[in-house]
Parts: sequence; structure tokens; C-alpha cells
Amino acid sequence: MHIRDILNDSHIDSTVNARGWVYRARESGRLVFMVVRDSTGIIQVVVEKGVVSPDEFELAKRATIETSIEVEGKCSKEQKAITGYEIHATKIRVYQIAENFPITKDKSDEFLLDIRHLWLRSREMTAIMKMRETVLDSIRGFMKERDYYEVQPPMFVGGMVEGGSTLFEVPYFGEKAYLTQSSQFYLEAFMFSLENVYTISPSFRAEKSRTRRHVTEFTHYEAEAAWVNNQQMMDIEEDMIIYIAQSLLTTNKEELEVVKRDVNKVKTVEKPFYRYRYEKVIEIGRQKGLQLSDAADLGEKEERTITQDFDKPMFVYNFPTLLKPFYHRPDPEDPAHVLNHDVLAPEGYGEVIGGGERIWNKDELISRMKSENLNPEDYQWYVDLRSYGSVPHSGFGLGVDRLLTWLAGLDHINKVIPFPRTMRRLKP
RNA sequence: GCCGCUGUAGCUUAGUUGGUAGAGCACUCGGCUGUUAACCGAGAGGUCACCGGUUCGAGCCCGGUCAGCGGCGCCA
Repeated sequence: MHIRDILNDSHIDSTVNARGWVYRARESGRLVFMVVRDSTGIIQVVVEKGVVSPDEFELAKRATIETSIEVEGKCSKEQKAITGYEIHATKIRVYQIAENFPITKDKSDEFLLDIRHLWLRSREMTAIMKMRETVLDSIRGFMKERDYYEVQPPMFVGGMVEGGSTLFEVPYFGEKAYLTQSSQFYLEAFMFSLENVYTISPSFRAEKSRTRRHVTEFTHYEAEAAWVNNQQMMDIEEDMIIYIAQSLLTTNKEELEVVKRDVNKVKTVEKPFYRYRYEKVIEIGRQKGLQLSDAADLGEKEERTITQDFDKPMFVYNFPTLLKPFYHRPDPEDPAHVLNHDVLAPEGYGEVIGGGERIWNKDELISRMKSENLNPEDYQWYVDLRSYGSVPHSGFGLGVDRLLTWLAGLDHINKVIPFPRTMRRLKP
């Protein structure tokens, strides 16, 4: 049985069994105490001399941290036990006595990254991986409710994506291929068939960034929807973020406690989010002491300062056209601004979403490319999408890891990624 | 890529004006005990990141190299 199922009054005085790994072990004369963990929880096991066979007792005495075992015994309520219940062993089987486990109470973030393959077993990482699952699960649940189709874009691409300087190049049968840095263009292709589409797939960026919210490989949740405008897209994202936050609060109470999250800060995530034009946000930044020019881009420091004392996310919409890539649709009433938006998470976490309306008119797209010195030939199929019954549409890209970093109240993106990849870390 | 900081035992670290390297945890052995990342005693464990220089003498001062961390730019 699983440990979670033992941790209630229904098994008191009856025989239970558990198998897992020794989390803590203390030897105490004729008693051996160990805390055993499995994927569902932890429970104290007491092994008493004379109750188990002499051989079993000797083995129990030798049990080290991470030793794999199976026990059978009587369950009782015990205030002194870590989770309130304990198993008084009558049988114990050891699968493997673990070698000296390198993780002790003194550990640095850096060391934990070096031995991440072992740190995954910790209560912290286990809790985070469970919360990750909730986030992904609730994204899929939400999108299903909204009639979106999940699709699978390619990860190998032929070079045509925004920017260009931050692509990872990989050899491809004598040609050059790249790892995708965004699936947006492919989603736009899917959209003409399925109308509402999304994907949750990795994106890769070779940026030599060294900040607490950058990694070279991240989980990218992107969506694209026909007939939807910028403000409507924001409505959807607002509902979606609330849906995810609520799922986390109801599904992962224990896990949020393990990572010491103040859940009140998640409970305040409700409608309506703040929704300000770009210029208004520049003004807010200035009120908070930032020196910003009229067309300043918001860097990490600015976002942190602006969102520090917010209690829920903020939309920043209609950025200056100059600051944004060519595919953003300029406002027909005000071409100096595009119909886009970012979502900034509160408490200083900053940008988690970038999205907006895409240019859907072929000629307009080509002229925007030319004005940014891009060659439309390089984007041949993307332009081609606008040749056959183009329609207004919008989309967004959300950094799943960033979202979870914020919701879990953690200080670094690499804490929510099982095996984070950065400029300087490829192992384990 | 730029700027800053750091590198001492498996881990976390102390190390004074330059004078032969100290601790806690983990480990081994012994003791005690319904223990709570127990306690008591003992033991083992070091190329002070690497290379060079100054000096009678360098963990410490100087130069270089490497590695890591933090910040910036960029972005999700």
C-alpha cells in the first residue's frame, strides 16, 4: 500500500505494509527508528529487537539514508512520529543498503544542482514536480473547456523564427537545422484548420543570459486562436491563470506548505487583473522612482520594481511598435503602437506571458518585414499562410516554469525544472 | 557578451599584521537512550581550484588561467 493511505485512523491496530526509501534513520539500543518515504508521503517505522528476527534487526540497524526497504507491521497513532502515525515492524526486507548519501543538512543551491539526479528525491523537489503536474494538467483542462486542440509542432526548424541570433544550431544530414525557440508560427498554420490551438512543448534559446529567470530550455505553453482580438485574448489568459492558481490551491495544499508558500498571495489572484496601456505603466514606474524614457523597454529590474507590491497580475498592452517584432499587428487607429500585451506576475516576478494580435494582411506583413530589414523570402511559408483566406487572430506564449516559480513563491527558475539547462550547465 | 564577487575535507565553512590547516555535519568505532536532521567519547578524512612570481617562509601578497555564483542586456 502507499504511505498516504496509511496516514489515517482507519488502519489503527491493523497490519499494514509499506515500501520505499529510508529518509532518516536513528538507532537507539533495542530500537531502530526510521522514517520511510514513498511517492505519496513519509511515515515513521519502529523496529524493535525481539519483535523481528535477529537477522532483520541487524539489517535494520545498518539501514542508511536512501536504503530501499519493505516493512510490514502494526499501525498506531503516535504523537511523537513525524506524520502522527507509525508502523511497528514485524517483518522487514532490505532491497539495498544505500551507499553514503552525499546530501546532508548543509547544502548550497549550487551543490544541489550538481547532484540534481539525487536531489529529485527530496521533499522539496517532489512537491515541485507534483505542482508542475497540476499546472500542466489544469492548462489542458482549461483549454479543453474552451474547445482548443492540442497540437504538436516540430522541434527541428529550418531557421526562420524571430531574432535569429539566439538559435541553437544542430547538424542535420549535411544541412543546418535549429532547435525551435517558439512554436508560434506553426500554431498559426494549425489555426487555419482547427481554429483554436495550443501546444506545451520545449523552446530553446541560446541567449547567454544569466538571471534567475532564464534557462536555455524551457516549457513553452503557446496558443493561437482565430477571430480573437487582443482584449479578448487577455480575457482568456485572465481566466486561465485564475484556473491554474485555483487548481494549485485545491490540489497541492501539502506541496505549497513544503515549499513554504504563503497561499494568501495565491488566493488574491482573481478578476479583474490590472490592465494598463504601456504609457500608463511607464508612468507607474516613474512614480516608483524609475528613470524611464517614453519608449523605454521594461527590463527585469523595472518589472520587479513595478510589480513588487502588486497582489495580482498586470496586463501591459499596446507597446510602441518599435519595441516589438514584425508579426505584431499595429493598431489601425494608432500605428505607432501594436495590439499586443504582456502579463507581469506580481511580487516582483515579472513577465510570464507575451501575446497579442498578429498581422493577418499579407501586404502589411511584407511591408513590416521590409521596414525591419528582414527578407520575406526567409519567411516564405509564414507569409504564404496569408494568401489563402487569412483571418484576424491572436495568440500568446506563456513560460510554464516562470509561472510556477511565481505561484510556488520560489526565488529561481531552476528550482522548478527537474534538470535545468543553462549556458553553464548541461549535467546531470 | 559586459561588470562584480567567490574558490580551504564528501557537504557547510573559520583561518588575525604572511609563521607549518581548525570546526560542524556526513563517515568508522565505542557508549547511552521512544528517537525527532538525538546525545557523549574517540578515529579517519586536506595538492587550501590551477600555473607562475615576491619572500627565509604564502591559504593569506602580486600576475595569469580555469570554474562557479550574482547583476546587466535579451526574453517566456
